[in-house]
Amino acid sequence: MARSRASATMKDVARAAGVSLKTVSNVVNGYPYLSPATKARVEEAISSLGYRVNVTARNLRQGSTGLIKLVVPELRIPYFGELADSVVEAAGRRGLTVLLQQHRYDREAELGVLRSDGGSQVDGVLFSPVHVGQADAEAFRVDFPLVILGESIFGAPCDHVSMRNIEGGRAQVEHLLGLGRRRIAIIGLSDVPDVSSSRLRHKGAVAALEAAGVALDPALVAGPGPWVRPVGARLMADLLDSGARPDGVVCYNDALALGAVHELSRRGVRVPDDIAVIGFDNVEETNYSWPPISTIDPGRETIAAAAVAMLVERIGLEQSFDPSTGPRELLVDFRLVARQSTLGATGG
Amino acid sequence: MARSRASATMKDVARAAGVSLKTVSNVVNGYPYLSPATKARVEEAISSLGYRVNVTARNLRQGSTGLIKLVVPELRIPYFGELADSVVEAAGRRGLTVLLQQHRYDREAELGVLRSDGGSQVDGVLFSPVHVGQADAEAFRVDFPLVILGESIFGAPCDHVSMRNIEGGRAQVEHLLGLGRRRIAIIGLSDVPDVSSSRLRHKGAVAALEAAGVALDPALVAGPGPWVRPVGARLMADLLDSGARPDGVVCYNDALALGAVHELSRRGVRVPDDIAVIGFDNVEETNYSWPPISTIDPGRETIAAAAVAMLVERIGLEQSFDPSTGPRELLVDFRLVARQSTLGATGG
DNA sequence: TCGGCCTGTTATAACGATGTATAGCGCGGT
DNA sequence: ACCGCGCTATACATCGTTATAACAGGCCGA
Repeated sequence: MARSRASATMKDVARAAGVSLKTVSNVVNGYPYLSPATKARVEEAISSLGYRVNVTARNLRQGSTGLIKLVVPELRIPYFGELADSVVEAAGRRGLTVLLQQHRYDREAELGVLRSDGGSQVDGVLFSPVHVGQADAEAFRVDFPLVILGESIFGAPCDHVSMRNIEGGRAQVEHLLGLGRRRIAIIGLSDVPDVSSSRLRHKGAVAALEAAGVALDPALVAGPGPWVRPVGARLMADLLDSGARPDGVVCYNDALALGAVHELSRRGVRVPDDIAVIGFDNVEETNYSWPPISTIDPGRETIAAAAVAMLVERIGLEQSFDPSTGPRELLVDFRLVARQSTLGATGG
Repeated sequence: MARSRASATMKDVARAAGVSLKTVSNVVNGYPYLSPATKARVEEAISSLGYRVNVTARNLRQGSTGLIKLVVPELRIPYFGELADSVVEAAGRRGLTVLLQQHRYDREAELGVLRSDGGSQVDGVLFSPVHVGQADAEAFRVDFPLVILGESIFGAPCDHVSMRNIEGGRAQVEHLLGLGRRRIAIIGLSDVPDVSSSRLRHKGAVAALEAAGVALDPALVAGPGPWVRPVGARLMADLLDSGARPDGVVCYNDALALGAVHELSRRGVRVPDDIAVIGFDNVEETNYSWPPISTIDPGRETIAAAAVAMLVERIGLEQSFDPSTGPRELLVDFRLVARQSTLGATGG
């Protein structure tokens, strides 16, 4: 009680219990060969001194911290909030704690993650890049355990977990085509080649249009900008103002779709009667939007759990894993969730 | 290059540069009295060995970690995603990193935070409790720096940052009354006394009704359950199914309001023509909902920045702060944001 | 010329835990 | 009796850093 902030150490406990330092350590760590009497005496001393192990010292000695870092664009984006939720959950199940960093779409900040001291304060890193991509593949050759989350970087020298972006984009378009839509607009095509989610989803979308013999009108493709609601609203507005009259809109993520639907509602355009809209990510918000928005469910929980599992293997916490294993890629299956923004009232 | 995972230590650098250990430390930490020649030699050795300081060892020696823990219910709730975003941002500005924990409304998990080793792996804790409240005030007497976020616990033995919940609840009701609504329903009244946000907002709401001489119909008060969208939808449905015909609904947070508006839209009830709805928190989603939802903006960024600032003071990073200062309470000002869910088309 | 101050560098002791090696004890088998 | 083994507890080294004290040399003023 005397020292308020500076808590007791094992040494203090040892002295109080009249045993050696190591015996206290043994009690704390559940070492089996302890006489009940000693154990009781030490536990008594521990609780009377309010002792708690110093995790930092333990970490130093053991060479690991039990911490992993999650780097995302920003948590206020619903998808990343939900993803962080799942990652924290999955990490917790394995006894790991998550430390957070945001890069806010800043390329330098993203590169900094790869150059960082990543390995010294944390055991490994989960990274959702946006502007660092294919062209920077070599930058992903780092000397700490790293798993890329969400982006597909071919030939990257590290593990990554992603989803079938091409097939997802194709499914979006096929869904609209299947409902008889032909003048299909696209929102979310990036103007820089690094943003692989955008490129891949677009690749699938274009393929689906071609396969159906439907021409993609360049005037119906709306472009660059971060994938957030206001951008979705603005791009939708620009399309309509330019005189375009699509009957279906494919948005490469849900935030864009939510912005687009908002803009359509604001103008009194009926969804889906006049224009059907489909998003991508299946954030909870799409289900409570009005109308509820059709979307691609990428299996967020599965992605998070798989990424944490891969990272745990790389960190070396799984004896069964061969550390010389080369970079792995895991593509998680998706699912199309059809709601009223494409199906209409019959679907709700 | 020989040792891939096990990185070089200061000792290795010292040997390579032909200087003492402490000199390397001095270079790393920018100690001024160093000959340029020595400094250059050490820096050369550092980069050729790819040396990076071991933050854990530094932390042990210095007795602090540069880490703070943020405990929230769950990140997939938009408000907490946005709050975490702001906290990470504010912490980053002060050189602190945020570590995340979720309690998922589990009372035991919440109490665990207060009993935890909070102080040993992190320098301090920011905590958003839900089910630990007034009755547990003494449990907040912990021996590590702690700032309560969002809840008001009177006489709590630790700092807290909150908003004027009573005045906020009053403002919600006054806004609806001012628009001529009289049959006002309430969604989000907790059935347990611990959830102070609910109690306080309700207190303000009741006061506003009384001041206006409007009776609160008990049949129009919908209750318990976590403050998430599906609960808002269900409570709204229950109200309507019970035959209640309110002309205005006060929701004690935005998730409830979003669920309620969703349910109303689903049933074809016009918002606000038939029923006006107002929420609380001003999450971005309310602005992109259709119709956009009126709400109370609690000043999330301000709250986050203030909480981090208070915590930094408690941790002792500010020399100007007197550590014997008693528990402090900071109430951040709010702002009513009127949108179409109460104003109608004229507001949009 | 001497004591004191500044500069540049070092040896050594912490920080608080865990791993290794080992010592004492009692016990059963030969 | 003696050896060897299992149980209990210990002393000491160690993880990689930073703080402290001290040292040698040069320069200053008295």
